[in-house]
Amino acid sequence: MKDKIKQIIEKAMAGVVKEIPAFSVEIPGDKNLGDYSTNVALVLAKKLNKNPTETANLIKEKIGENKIFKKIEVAGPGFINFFISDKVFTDSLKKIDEDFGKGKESKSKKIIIDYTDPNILKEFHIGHLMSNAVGESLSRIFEFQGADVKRVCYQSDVGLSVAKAMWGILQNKSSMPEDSAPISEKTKFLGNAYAFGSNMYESDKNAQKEIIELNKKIFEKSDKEVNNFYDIGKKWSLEHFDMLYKKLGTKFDYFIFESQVSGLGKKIVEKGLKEGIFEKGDNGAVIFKGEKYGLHTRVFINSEGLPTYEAKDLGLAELKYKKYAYNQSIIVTGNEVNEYFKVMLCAMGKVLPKLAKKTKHIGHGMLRLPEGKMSSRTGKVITGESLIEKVEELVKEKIKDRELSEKEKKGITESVAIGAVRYSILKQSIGSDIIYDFDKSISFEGDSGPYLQYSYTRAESVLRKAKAEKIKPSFKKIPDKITGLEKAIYYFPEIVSESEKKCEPHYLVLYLTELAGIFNSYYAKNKIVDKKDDFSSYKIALTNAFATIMKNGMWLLGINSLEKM
RNA sequence: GCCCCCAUAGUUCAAUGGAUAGAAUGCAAGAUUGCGGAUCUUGUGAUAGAGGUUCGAAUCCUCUUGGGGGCACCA
Repeated sequence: MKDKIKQIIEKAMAGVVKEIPAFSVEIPGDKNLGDYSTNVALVLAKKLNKNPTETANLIKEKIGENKIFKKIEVAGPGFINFFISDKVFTDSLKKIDEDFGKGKESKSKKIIIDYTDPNILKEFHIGHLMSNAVGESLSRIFEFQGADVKRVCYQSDVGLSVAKAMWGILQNKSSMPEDSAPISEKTKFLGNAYAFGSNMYESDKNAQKEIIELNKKIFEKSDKEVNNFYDIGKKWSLEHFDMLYKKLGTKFDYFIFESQVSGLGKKIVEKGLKEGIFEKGDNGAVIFKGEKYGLHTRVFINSEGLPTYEAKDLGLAELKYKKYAYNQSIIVTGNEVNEYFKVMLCAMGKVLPKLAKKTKHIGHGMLRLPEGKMSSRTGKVITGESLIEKVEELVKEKIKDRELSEKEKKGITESVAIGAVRYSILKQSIGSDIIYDFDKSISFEGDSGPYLQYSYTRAESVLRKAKAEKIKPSFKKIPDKITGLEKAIYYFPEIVSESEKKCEPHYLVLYLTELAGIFNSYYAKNKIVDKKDDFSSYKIALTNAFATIMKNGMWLLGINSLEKM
């Protein structure tokens, strides 16, 4: 509808002014101001140096009558507000099916998106959970708009932190669990090994030296014993991650390891060194002087001759393109590496200019705890699972007296817990930090994942009752006056499109929360299933439309919709 | 020291330079003869400070204060 209104305005003004400067059509926050609103008169009046209200009235006059508008008003400093006729809303309701809101705007787009990215031999911590929530939701939104999306998980399997963990493993190999031990036990062992290695690296010079040597051995695969333990550790890590991805509902198309791209990256940097893009630094390291571009210097190949993360990222871009000729590459990470990515992308712009143009980095906020920054090094870390488990405990407590089978309870507990966590991550704009308060995240009051799930479940329950009473949904008999619910439902496709354009799932979260509230309010004021009511069929059809939108909307956020909870 | 990001009700978050700054939670009061009370209704309360640009600033610019992140061989 936004585009349609824009066209109507442009058409109406075609013979009147030469050119209309860029203007916007919006859904106003205050619904009393209309269903859509535009600032075109303000923009135009400024350009022509005219009175905004007079300009607005002129435009209104030029638009004239149009059956899609119930009313057009000029208000405030010169806004033009459009009130859409009820028929537009009710006609749209009739078309709602499970494909409602799916766009075609991105049909030709081939997007590769890189997220989650845990490091083997280290915990899957809450930061990875955040990256997963953001990346998965964006992937689903892109797909919903018609794009062809490939999901990539880029995992570190070499480098200093892996060496630290490996050193820890080798030091504690006598207490290593059997391969047949539960995944949780093996994961715990790996976590402890990393914390130990990391602490010793900081505090013990001898250990530090050994770890640096070990790093080289791992990279070169030159030591049989090391290789053996490395393979076991890697296998355990991946088993563990697989289990988590299943639970989270993410299916990656490509798993790429750092070791696969280090050679490629090194070659790219060496080529760039010859071309003068990179320089030799103090100890023979190959560096990129970011200062030339208002950034800072970073090392791409260290003095040991090993490629750093920077070089590997260049190799990664090329490998991804080989696997899938994308026209857009999105990388989701924590925002602590924002400046790193600026430098890396700047260097990429020189050495792989075509790919750099297609690459976009999205830095999500950090998760902070009241007591300070978490760190896997000090062991003060909340792992992804421990967070989900903690929430699951509370859900379990809440539904323990419900008449549900144990199997149903288990499924509900998991879906509600993951929904609660996902919602609290996605409800705010991507870049800002989340102050994680356990009590609030697991409180299901107000805006929360469970609130969305509950509203949907309630609607489903109503629909079940309607079926039992044999009242069929129908839009044949439509009431004279429509409510906010019909309008709210109508906006869904535009909100999804907005979320996609801005790469911001939180628009969708806010919308769904509002929609659920409007439905709950409607539910409180109307008896939906009522044989004596002529409009019952309409109300049931409306409830059905609401349920369809909620289901699709929640899916886009990675939140499961439940028949019962 | 240099660079980047941020500062909005008690709290957690919204608001392409636009209209009376929205929600949720908290607190206070109320609602179930009717389909799930994990609900609904009403009230309460905020742009860190000082300048500037603009018809119009939470938003843009400058300074101040207070937080967070980064700054050569970690990722």
